[in-house]
Parts: sequence; C-alpha cells; structure tokens
Amino acid sequence: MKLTANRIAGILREHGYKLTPQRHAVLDVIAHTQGHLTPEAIHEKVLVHKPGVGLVTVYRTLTILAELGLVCRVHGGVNCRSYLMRRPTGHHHHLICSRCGRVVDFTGCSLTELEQRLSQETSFDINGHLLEFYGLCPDCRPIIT
Amino acid sequence: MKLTANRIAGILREHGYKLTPQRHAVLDVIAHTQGHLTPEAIHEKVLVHKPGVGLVTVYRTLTILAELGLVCRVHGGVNCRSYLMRRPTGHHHHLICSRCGRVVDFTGCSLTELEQRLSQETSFDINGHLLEFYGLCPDCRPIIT
DNA sequence: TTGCATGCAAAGTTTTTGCATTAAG
DNA sequence: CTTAATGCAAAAACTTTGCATGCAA
Repeated sequence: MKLTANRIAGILREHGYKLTPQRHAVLDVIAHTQGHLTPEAIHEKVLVHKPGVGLVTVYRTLTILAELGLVCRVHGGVNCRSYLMRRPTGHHHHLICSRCGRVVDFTGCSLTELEQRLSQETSFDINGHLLEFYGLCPDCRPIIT
Repeated sequence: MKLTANRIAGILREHGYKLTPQRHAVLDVIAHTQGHLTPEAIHEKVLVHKPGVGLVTVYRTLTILAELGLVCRVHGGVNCRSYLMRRPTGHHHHLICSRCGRVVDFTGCSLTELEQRLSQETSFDINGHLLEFYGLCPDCRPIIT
C-alpha cells in the first residue's frame, strides 16, 4: 500500500500528532531519496523547498517518524545515525553501498534457526536483531578489476 | 593465543605505535570487562587505577586499537559507539543483553548463502556485514513470566 | 478555541584539534 | 636522541531543552 499523505496524516493523528508542512517536507525528502540521510543532510534538502524550517524540527520529526515506524534508523559503519524510508515490506534489512550510500532492502534473512541455536546455547531471551550488508553498488563498482 | 602485554606491544610497534601506560590501562579495562563500554565509561574506569589520564587519550587510543583490530566497535541500538575486547575467534558477531550490556560472541553466522543471493540479485560487490542479536541474558530475564 | 508544533536561542553532549611538554624505544 | 604520545584548553560537531508564538483541527 502506498503511503499517501492522507494515510500518513492518519497514522500521525492516531498517535496524537499532526501532519504539519514541516513534517510533510521531511517525509518527502526521505521518501524521494535512494539511501540514508543524516539529520543534517535531511535539513539541507528540506530547506531547498521550504526555507525557514529549523534543524530542531527535523530532529523532532525524525524521532516521531521513527517511533511510528514510518522511517528506519540505520546503524553501523559510519553515519551511525541516519534515516531512510521504511518500505512497506515488514521485516527487512539493508544492503548499503559504502561509497554512495544507496540502500537496498532485502527480506528473507533466515536467521530463525541461528536465533534458536543461540537462544539454547546462551539462555538469552532473544527479541531482535540487526543485520546490514556492506559493499559497492553496481554504479560504484569499478568496471575494470 | 592470549594477548600478552608483549604481544600487544609488538602489534603496536609493527604499526609504528608505542605501548604507553595509558594505552595499557585502556586495554586492561576493556579486557577485564564483560560487555561493551562507552569511551566515557572506559575513561572513568581507567582513572581509578591511573589518575590523570585524559579522556582525549582514551579516544585516541580507542581509534588506534580499533584500527588494529584489538578491540571491536559495537554498533546498533543505544550506545552506538561502544567498544569491547576482540576475542581471538576471528569472524564473529555479538549477542547483546539490552539490559546489562553483557556481550556474548558467536560464530557460524552462515550468511554466505544469503550474501551470494543478494550479490546476484543486486549486483552489489558485497564485502562485509554487521549482525547483532538483542535480548535479555539469563541474569536479566525475569524468572516469572 | 485548544493544544500540539515551531523557531530561536541557549545549553548539553560528544568528539576532534592545536600546541607545548613528556616519555617510549 | 628521535619521534610519537600526552594533557590541557579550546573548538567543533552533534543533539536536546525552554519558551513565547503560531497554526492545525
């Protein structure tokens, strides 16, 4: 299902938040970007079409959007704190280009078996995991090796 | 193989670094801690036995130790930037207790198949991955559920 | 109207850098 | 001796908070 403005507004409203132009702009930027963006980068892009929006607002917006699951926070490597759009695929992970930052989602991580094994061996009560692959995307990969 | 002071000194020397008491202290702290520590926490612990060491030195030391692979940087979740001792097990990952921060290493992530699949499907040149499991360790898990 | 959201400024945090001094090898 | 490492202070980078005003519903 596509995340229309209406649907997003609905999700926000459900949680007592409003869909303001600023929040709309932040979402737009993230939605139209292939890859992850730092709060700073998001702010810059927002300013192009919506001058005057404060970096503070971007931070506050990101917190809310991540809390609602509309955007994902990407961890790992450089840029520990970056955000990207959550594609509506449910449980998924990211394959990130180390050079241009492009992010490809993937599903089917098939870690349940490993999780069970770990759970048994360590007696941990496991409730989540983080998996990211790194590499060079086709565009960034040198043609001649 | 145990990482004796001599061996560590050797590794440092190989790369043009010296084994100073400060670096020794930082390593000691990390080596004797079960779990990950933030730079700040490491500094505090170092100060107990070596008053006067600057937080700056801790930062600089951590950068070097991570670069040499003597310590690992833990990503994900809260505490994006924490460090722990690298157990000499080669390629491994971490199972982290969300409550007390205890870290258990594990190997056998069996992601080669997945990596190959992704590589084929996306034409990415994949060269690494990050995998972390989160949960509650036996000590932190409520007995009565 | 009502209350959440905004922008500004300012304060907190966290991390890095410049420089004179010290100490490891 | 020689060169890297340290500690201090200061700067830079990053993030959060307080508050008066503005705006969506």
